[in-house]
Amino acid sequence: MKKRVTIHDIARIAGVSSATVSRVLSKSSYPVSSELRQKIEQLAEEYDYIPNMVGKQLKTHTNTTIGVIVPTISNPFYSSVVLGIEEVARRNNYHVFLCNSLQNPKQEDEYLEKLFENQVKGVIISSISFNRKLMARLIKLGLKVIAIDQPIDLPDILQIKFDYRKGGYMATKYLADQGHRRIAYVTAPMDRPSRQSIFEGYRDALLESGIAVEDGLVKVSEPTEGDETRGEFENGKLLTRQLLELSELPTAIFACNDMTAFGVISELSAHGVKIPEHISVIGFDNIDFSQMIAPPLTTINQPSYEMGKLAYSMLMELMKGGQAEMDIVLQPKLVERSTVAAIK
Amino acid sequence: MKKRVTIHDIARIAGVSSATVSRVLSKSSYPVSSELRQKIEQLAEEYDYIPNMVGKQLKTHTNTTIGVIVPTISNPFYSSVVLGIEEVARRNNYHVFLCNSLQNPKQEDEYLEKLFENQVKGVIISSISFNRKLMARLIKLGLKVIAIDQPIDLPDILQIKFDYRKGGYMATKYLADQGHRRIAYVTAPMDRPSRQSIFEGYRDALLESGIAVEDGLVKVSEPTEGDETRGEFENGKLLTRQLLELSELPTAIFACNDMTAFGVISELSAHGVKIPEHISVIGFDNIDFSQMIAPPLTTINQPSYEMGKLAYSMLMELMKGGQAEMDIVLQPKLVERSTVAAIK
DNA sequence: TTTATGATAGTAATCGATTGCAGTAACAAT
DNA sequence: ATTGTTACTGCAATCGATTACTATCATAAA
Repeated sequence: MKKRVTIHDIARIAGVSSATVSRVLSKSSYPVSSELRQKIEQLAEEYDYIPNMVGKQLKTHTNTTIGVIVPTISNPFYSSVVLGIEEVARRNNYHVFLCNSLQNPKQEDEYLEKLFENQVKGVIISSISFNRKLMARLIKLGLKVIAIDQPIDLPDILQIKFDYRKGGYMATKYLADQGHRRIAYVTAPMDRPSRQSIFEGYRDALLESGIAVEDGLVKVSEPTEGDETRGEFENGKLLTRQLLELSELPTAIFACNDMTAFGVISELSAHGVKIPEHISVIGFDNIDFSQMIAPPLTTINQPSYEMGKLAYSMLMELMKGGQAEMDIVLQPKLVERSTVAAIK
Repeated sequence: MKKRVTIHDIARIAGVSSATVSRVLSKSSYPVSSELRQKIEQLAEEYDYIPNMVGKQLKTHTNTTIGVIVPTISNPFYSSVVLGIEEVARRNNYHVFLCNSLQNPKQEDEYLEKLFENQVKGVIISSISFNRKLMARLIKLGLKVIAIDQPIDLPDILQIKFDYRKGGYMATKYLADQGHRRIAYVTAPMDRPSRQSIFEGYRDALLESGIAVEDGLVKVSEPTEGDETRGEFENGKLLTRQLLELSELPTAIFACNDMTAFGVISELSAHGVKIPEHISVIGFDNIDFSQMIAPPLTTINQPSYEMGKLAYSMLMELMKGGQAEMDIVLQPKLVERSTVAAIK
């Protein structure tokens, strides 16, 4: 582990002051004779000089890193969001510090604090159960925060929301319009606001279509530990099994997200139920995989990649001190594919 | 943007020197009277003191960050690797700096250099086409590197390999043992060593089973731009379409990875071909999704999560100056599910 | 009583880079 | 000849923390 070459080493070798070297190598507009400039550049090259950003950061209080905290990138929805953020960040010479909270509130706090200690000035977070006190404290200390997907009701946090309720409404209404009357709703635990909203949309649509909400058709899973993505799939299977025990089967199943819908489809197939001939299925999220299964899943689109890009832009705006005082609500869109059939 | 509280502020308020504050707050074993200790801790709490790691890092030349460069986390294989790395890193109070190279060599170089500038001491990388010169230079300067998945033939780089050839062999042999004689191989461009190896395994198995390698049954796609994950799915579809035009159809299709296999299945289904009754399909990777589709995919397991955990451990070993002079080769395993049927 | 010892606390240098301020030399303007 | 201006270049402080070294004082050992 040899000592790295510093600006002082180059200065010494070139017989100039480190100030001059800094001026050349940091490409400042400060005038330096082209003679010295060339000499220094050559020496830097020759001696494999690579600047130490830590020194620079300490002095200038600037950095080009933002933090991103999501439940888990094993969920394609979030990995798509992260990719969107990174794409724009890269173009602006920014870096992403990625953190998977794994639905663990303590983990979330730890990451948040670590990021702050490392002088990160801005964070994009999809927070399940945030720590009000910590968050408020960091914000008071100057941290800029964009909340995506899951709302955080604290001042000075910008939100990128998604109209889950309308999404739930659209999916359900679509099924009703296709003639379905017995529409089941299969969902992960409703501890998150987003899931609560989807359910409300479901209810709205049923009511509007003159269909009573039947408790037996609404299946809610227990909270699970560990890998959320895998858990949702399993939950879809489990709840579908319960549904299949009903004396009168539903003709359509609405799942709270695509992953759960995959579970539903998997279980139905295993029981020989044809989709969509016997039972229709609709999902939520429109992750990439939803078009890769057979038959391709009809679902509600949530623009994850765009959400990521937007979040980055808003964060930059905030960090530049801009008055980005507006929350944004993204709109759902129905993506018709092949898992929903009309009822004659 | 108020100025943050520093160790000196606390020292001034407490009427002690910053040295003492540092000793208390960094929990060093240096003795400080419990009286002062308590006072300082209380003050730190009261004034919301949060240490500045940049200062610490500059002085101590230590940090707790490692870099991870993968093609893209939208590929579940890599997101699983990353999750594995992060899991162990977290337990050791380390952080992950994530970079998606998006199969772009220039991007890869930029990230590598940025990481080094930020004083990252260790990197785990799955490199498509690495820059020999840059990599060698950084290693000479003390960077520790673990290559996963894709080999890098440079000294001082530790490798975690996977026996792709054996995997390709196992998949093909399995099909042959089930009575298949017309076994197609569908693959992304063979520019990566890994893919080349799988093909060799395919060939080995055919030869061993007394089956001639038929050019018409080996379909190789063109290199694609952009989102690799999505591209592989589309390639699977495209190549399958070509296969279906053959006068004599294959009875089994072996895809170079699960994503491609999904494309194969999707296209077959669209043409009304039943899986596995008409045509058997086998994948490669065993990503989580492979068990979530209907019917669940028979495939070759590549232990991505473990690979991540292992990579982290080896990197730490290297960084501690340990003599982890051994490359590791992970072994494939056949995962039997429902997309392969025996031929009578 | 004197000296050795240990517990505490402070001084000041240091990490690598930036930058305000000052100094110098050359040349132009008066 | 004097002053002003421009173009460089260097000095030294600074960012926030750590730490080797020194200083002080109380207590124990001789």
